[in-house]
Amino acid sequence: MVPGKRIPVAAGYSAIVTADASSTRRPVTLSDVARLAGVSQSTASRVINGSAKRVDNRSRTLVLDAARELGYTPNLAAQAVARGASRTIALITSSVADAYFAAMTAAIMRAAEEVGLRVSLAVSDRRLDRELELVRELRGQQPRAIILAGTGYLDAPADRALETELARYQETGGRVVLISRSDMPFETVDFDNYDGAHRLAVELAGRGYRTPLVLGSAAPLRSMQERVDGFIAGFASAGVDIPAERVHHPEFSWQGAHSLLHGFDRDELAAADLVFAISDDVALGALASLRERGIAVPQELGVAGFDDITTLRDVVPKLTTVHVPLDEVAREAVHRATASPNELRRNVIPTRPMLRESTPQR
Amino acid sequence: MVPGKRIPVAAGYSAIVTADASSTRRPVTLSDVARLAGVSQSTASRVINGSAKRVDNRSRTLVLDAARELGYTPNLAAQAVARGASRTIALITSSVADAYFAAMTAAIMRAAEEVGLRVSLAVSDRRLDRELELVRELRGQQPRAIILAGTGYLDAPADRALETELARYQETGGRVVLISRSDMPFETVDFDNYDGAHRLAVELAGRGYRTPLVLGSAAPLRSMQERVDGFIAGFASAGVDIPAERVHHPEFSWQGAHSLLHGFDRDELAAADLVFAISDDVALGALASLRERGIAVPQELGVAGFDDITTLRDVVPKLTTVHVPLDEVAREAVHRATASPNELRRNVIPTRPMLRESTPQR
DNA sequence: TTGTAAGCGTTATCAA
DNA sequence: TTGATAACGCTTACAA
Repeated sequence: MVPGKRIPVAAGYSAIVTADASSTRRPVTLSDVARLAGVSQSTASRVINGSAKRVDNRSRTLVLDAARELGYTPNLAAQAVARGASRTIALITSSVADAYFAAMTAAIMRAAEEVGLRVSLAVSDRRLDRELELVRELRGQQPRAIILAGTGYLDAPADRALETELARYQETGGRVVLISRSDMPFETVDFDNYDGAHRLAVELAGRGYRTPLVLGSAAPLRSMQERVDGFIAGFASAGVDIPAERVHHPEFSWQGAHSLLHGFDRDELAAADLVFAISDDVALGALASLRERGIAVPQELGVAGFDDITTLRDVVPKLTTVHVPLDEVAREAVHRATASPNELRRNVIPTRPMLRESTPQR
Repeated sequence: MVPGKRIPVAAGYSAIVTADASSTRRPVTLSDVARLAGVSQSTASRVINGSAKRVDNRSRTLVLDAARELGYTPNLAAQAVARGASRTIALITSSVADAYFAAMTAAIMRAAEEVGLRVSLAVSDRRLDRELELVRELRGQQPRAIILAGTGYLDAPADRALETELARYQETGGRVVLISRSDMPFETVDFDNYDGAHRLAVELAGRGYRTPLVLGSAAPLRSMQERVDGFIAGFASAGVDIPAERVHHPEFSWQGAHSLLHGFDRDELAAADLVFAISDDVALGALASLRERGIAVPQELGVAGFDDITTLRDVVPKLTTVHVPLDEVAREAVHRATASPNELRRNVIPTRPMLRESTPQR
């Protein structure tokens, strides 16, 4: 006899063969509760998970007591099967170790909790194939919605497959919400990458900066390209042209910026008066490199980033950046994920430049 | 007729009344696949999710093709119900915004992915009642295991309830794994808080420090108390006594340390030559405060933390700390969560002091 | 190797 | 207000 194997038993119930008498009890089910309470399973169901309160007070107490006594927890999977829907939203994010995405994840979990939804989290590690895999997998959990908080690529071969998969999911009643990526035709919560970078650039030009070095991303991420474009346009609007050779595209990470700057010779750096990076993480990599090379920030070179991650509170000098209101973004995303289709709007959440010590008046 | 309402239809199948012809299709089910492939549902099941490969190649291709054509995804909830178990492990963590816990979460997700398990994440925000609530809720997902990576309290009233709930879960075949908290009688993955702090203290004493200020935690967290104890014992073993009045217990956070240090008068600080905090986060809060008050680190005062979070790469001066090998911890935790009960061991994962710029030779 | 049929723990319909 | 009973989508004996 295999332990754990179910064997039929007299009354239509079943029992479990345990390897060790005390070790594996069968989980308490709703019918156990009903039996103990002396009511039908339907009544028990109504009391415990039912929306309608069309149930007698006497039975209600009976059931509740029984449930408490047995330590009953509803089997969510069974509920999902029976109801044909779960109270879960699936979140696909690029990373959790990274400060920006960790904050985003936290914000979304908070927002979801507020409306009584669970979040099932999956991390794509910025790999497109993995993203597709995850959507397939998550679809199996029948979530109410799938939120993609990754970074959308400008053009990517795998995206067609991803799009089809998401479209299919949507056809069966699911909702798809994209955060900061409009590479696919779904609900999108966007914040103004372009405008934030633009305004930052205008402010910096106003502070006297004239020869910025721009650090973009080797990976063709749409939102990141917008930041680069906005920044360049901002300087242009102040009459300062940023030549293409001063725009670089290191690998999109702390490391990427760090190595890139290590490769520059002093003259190259001396010719610049500012480093603008498309994210704080990248900016910090650049800053570290400058520090290691003995280049004084902000005296010799200003540095600015984008995102306004919490980590900045521990960095000297205080980094100039563009603030992204993640809580607002998250709340909006969760709202879109749950709102009825007709009350949808397409607003862009504003960001705002935060001028700090790392870019003093020149 | 209510849209989405199921109505019985001729052949024993059912159809959906859609609000708008194209909008809501019924999700593709295994029986759809079977029908298209012209085989029975059991054969389809065997092909797609079956362990045994006792199925003809012809049927196999038929089923696979049908599945692809329809874009079938197995309904995980239904699978879980039918199998009586899911391929999920539930992780309850204190936070995700925090660098330490974000890294821990990332590590656990990675480790789980390696063994083909999904992670269902829940955040307790360090609230004990919330922890209990989450265990109840997660239990409903019938996860293979529940991992608690929070910070265990030394003595807490709610813990009895939590313990009962977890015990119940375990009785029904689940596994409970605690990380860095031995406040309850379950599998525990521990790292040597005491020893790491002890060794750090010995090293620092060797570097000439004599009058350390210790920042513990107002919340009575076991692992944190171990760090304090280890540190004090380490200094004691080097012949240096740390009087109780130099051991403080601010709120366990960056903010807590920051405010505490702001409250000290200069003499109090001048009397010390080192600040040891039980976590890097706390240490950074202290560091920020010192910086704001114009006290030079490490010239006037050394600073040391614990955890070795990634953020430290961006902090000047490089912070002395104790390295916690999270990947190892995570892998061990996931292993315990999945291993068969008899191959369990109870080892403590070593940590090691990292002496850096913030605590130079005195 | 395949299909039939009986489960899994719920919810929802319908008649009482 | 209640209880049978039929779903929900899937797995798994057991028999063919």
